[in-house]
Amino acid sequence: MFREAPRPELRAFLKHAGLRPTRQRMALAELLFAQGNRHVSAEALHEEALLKRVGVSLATIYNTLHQFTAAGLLREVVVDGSRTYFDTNTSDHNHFFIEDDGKVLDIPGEALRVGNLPKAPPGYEIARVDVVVRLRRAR
Amino acid sequence: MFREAPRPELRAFLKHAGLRPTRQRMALAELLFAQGNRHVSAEALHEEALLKRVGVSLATIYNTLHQFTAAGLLREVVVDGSRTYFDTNTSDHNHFFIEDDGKVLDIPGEALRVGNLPKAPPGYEIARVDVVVRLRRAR
DNA sequence: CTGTGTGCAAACTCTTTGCATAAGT
DNA sequence: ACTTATGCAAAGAGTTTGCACACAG
Repeated sequence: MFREAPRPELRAFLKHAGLRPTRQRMALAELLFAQGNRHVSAEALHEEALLKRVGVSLATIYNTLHQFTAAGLLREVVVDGSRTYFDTNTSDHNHFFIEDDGKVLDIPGEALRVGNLPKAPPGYEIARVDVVVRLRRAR
Repeated sequence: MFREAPRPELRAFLKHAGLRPTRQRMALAELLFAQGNRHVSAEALHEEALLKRVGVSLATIYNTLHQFTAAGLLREVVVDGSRTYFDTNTSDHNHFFIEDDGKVLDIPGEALRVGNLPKAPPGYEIARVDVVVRLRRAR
C-alpha cells in the first residue's frame, strides 16, 4: 500500500513538457494520467488530492491545470456555464454531458461526424468545432 | 423620436406567455425581440437598458431572462465557461462563437448536419445536441 | 544560491437570494 | 385588496491574484 514510491517516468513526463517536477505537479499528474482518460473539474481534483493526503491548495490546482493545458497535456472542455472541465484526452473528439450529475464522457472521434460545415464569416477562420451531446436520464 | 409610445402587441405577447406585462418586462422584451435575432448576456442587456433610460436592476435582468427562458421565449446557449448567453432564436440551430470578442452568431439550422450520432449510454437518452463552431480572426 | 512554484487569503466576476417596497389586475 | 414583480444589498459559487515562504536545480 505504499504510494510514495519514486516515479521516474512522471518526472521525465513533466520535464519533457517543460515543467519542473515539483511534488504537487507529480502528484496531480499521477492522479490525472495514471488511469485512462479523465474529465475533472478543479474542485473535484482538489478533493481527490486531499483524500490521497497530497497537500495541494486549490490555487495550485488551478495553476497546475492551466499549466498542463498550456503544455498540451490537457484540454479545456466547455459543457457547462458554471464549471470548467479539463480532459486528459487531447485528441480530436467530442463529449457527452450528463447534466443531472455534471459528468462528462468522451465520444470517440470516429463515432460522430459533422457535415456541411458552414464557412466562417469574412475575416474569420474556424478554430475548432465542439459538439456536446447532452443526456438526460431515460424515462 | 418618442420611444414611450404604447405597445399593445408587446402586452399581448407577454400575456400570452403567461407573464404579467410589467414596465421592465415590456422594455426588455422590446429590446430583445424588436430587432431580429439577438444573443445577449445579462450584463450586456443591463447596460443596454440603462442606456435607453429603462430603470432595471441587474437582479431583475436575471429574473426576466430566466422567466423568458422558462416561457420558451429564449434559449440558453453555453459557449463560454464564464458567461451565460441567451438567444432569441429558440428554433433548432447552432452557433458560431468568436472568442476574441465574446460574440455569438447563429448558424442556420440547415447549414450544418451532425451525422453518425452515437447512441446514448444505457439509462440515458439524448436531450439535445449542441454544436459550437469557434472562430478566430483570420491571419 | 537563484529563480520558480506554492499556499494563503483576499479580491473578483458572474449569478442567485431574501426581504421590504412597488406595481399590476 | 390581493398577488406578483422589482430593487437593493448581501451572499454564494467558481476562479484569479499578490506576496511571503519553500523548494528544485
